[in-house]
Amino acid sequence: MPREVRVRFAPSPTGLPHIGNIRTALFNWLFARHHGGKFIVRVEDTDQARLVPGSIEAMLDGLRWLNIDWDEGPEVGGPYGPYYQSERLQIYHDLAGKLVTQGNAYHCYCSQKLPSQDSQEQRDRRVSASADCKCRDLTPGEISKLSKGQESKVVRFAMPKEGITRVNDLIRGAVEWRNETLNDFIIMKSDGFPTYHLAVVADDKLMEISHVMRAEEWLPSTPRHLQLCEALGYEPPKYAHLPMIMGSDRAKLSKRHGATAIGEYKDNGFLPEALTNFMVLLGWALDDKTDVVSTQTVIENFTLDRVTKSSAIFDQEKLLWMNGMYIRELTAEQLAGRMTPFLERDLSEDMLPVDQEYLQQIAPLLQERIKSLEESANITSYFFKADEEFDTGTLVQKGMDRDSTLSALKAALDDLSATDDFHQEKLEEMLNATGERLELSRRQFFGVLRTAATGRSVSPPLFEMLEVLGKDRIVSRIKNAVDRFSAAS
RNA sequence: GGGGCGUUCGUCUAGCGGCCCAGGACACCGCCCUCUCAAGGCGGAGAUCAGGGGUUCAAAUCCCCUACGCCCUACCA
Repeated sequence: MPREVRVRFAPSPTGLPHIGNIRTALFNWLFARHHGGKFIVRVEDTDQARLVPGSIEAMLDGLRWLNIDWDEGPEVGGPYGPYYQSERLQIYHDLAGKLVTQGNAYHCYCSQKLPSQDSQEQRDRRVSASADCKCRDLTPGEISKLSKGQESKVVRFAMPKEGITRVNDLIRGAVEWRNETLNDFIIMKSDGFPTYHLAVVADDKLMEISHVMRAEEWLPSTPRHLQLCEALGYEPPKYAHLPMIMGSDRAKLSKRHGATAIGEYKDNGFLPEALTNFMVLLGWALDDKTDVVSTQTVIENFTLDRVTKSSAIFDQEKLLWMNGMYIRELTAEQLAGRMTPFLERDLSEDMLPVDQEYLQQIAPLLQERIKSLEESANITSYFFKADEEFDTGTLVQKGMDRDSTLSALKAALDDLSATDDFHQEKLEEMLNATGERLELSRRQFFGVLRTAATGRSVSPPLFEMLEVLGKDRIVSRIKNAVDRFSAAS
């Protein structure tokens, strides 16, 4: 009988949640939901030096924003807790002791060498610092001399010197390493904390994790984990190494490639459902033609045999396109709601607060014209306040002169002042006739009005817009345009 | 230096021996629609399937070699 699927996302609180980490979380979550299993969040805070306060909260916020819920972990607890490794130190300590007793690990008395302290030669040759360690073969006499009665807290795992370690990766297939190429890595640090390797193996076992799905960069450390399992008598979990996400230059995605933190995408006006859909496509595909796909459909079809092996470049352009697709699927009410925080953030004081009913009328006019919520304020500002500064010279359309422009404005002003029916069909009917009478093309006449009403040469279709703006705003804006244009010489 | 993984249009990908002188999507170009801008529709350009050897009647698909890229090689994860 197959075990229950239990997968985990194991972030370390060392900085802002990176898009690559989030994608890993997403794939784990999709896998769990597909199999009706459990998705667990476990905090790997074993590096006290690099701990960044607030990063776990940011990570959890990111998951919540994307609607990725976890069954066990921070805030929700669970039967396998605690879910912070810093609260599980005794477990690792005991395990390390057991390994030493069994002869699978040994205390190390070498002085600590940071990468930056490596000699030039070492950096050039890229020789592992651990290769120099001779503590494995220390005699009891040498140990007591080195330890000065104080046993070192640093413990290294004693890698078998011969043999092969194999893994059958669910995405990559069979992979194997000659044990002689593997070094004696550290499992307990001098501060009493375990390294990732020990903690991850211990907790994956204790939390009964069935599948370890993580980024490909972890593949090289898999034989260490397998050997650790072997020494501890654990049956290892299944492994699946996901392709990595790269920047446009094919290097590991980093800050200089643009936004990498999940929070930035939220602030930049992306819809969580669009980001999710986009991330899913980075390494997974439903078929040969589907791009826009609901999370529900992905869950139903999410299998590892459809996960790509090669790394993917994060294409901001396609993400933007997808965001536009999702924006267009929103109802007017939903879009208005999503835009509101951005308007409150970016609109000037005097345009706030935003009237929701009015905004819901505006929203449909912009829906297919924005690709990101970030554009909200810029594209709607004239609905809230007239631009009285625009260059009146732009009122004059191609093939027109000052006089024809001025008379066009006056004619429209007469028409619009005289009617109270601002339904777009009526307005179009009326102004069409007036335009013809003035012998202006629709492009010319409507262009003048567009500019007078918005101060811009680009806007949603004129009549839909005029209906939403309403008589008061329109009449006053055209009057203003006439005045300013007349005054200008 | 060592170890490992990867390689299909610029990018994301479909493809798991014949349906492929390779399909879809983004971006790009053109046309249509049209009051501007979009959206949408239609069409185009774009991949000697990294290169070379095999296996096979038949290979993008299987095997081997090479090249290139990436990852790991910390008392970081």
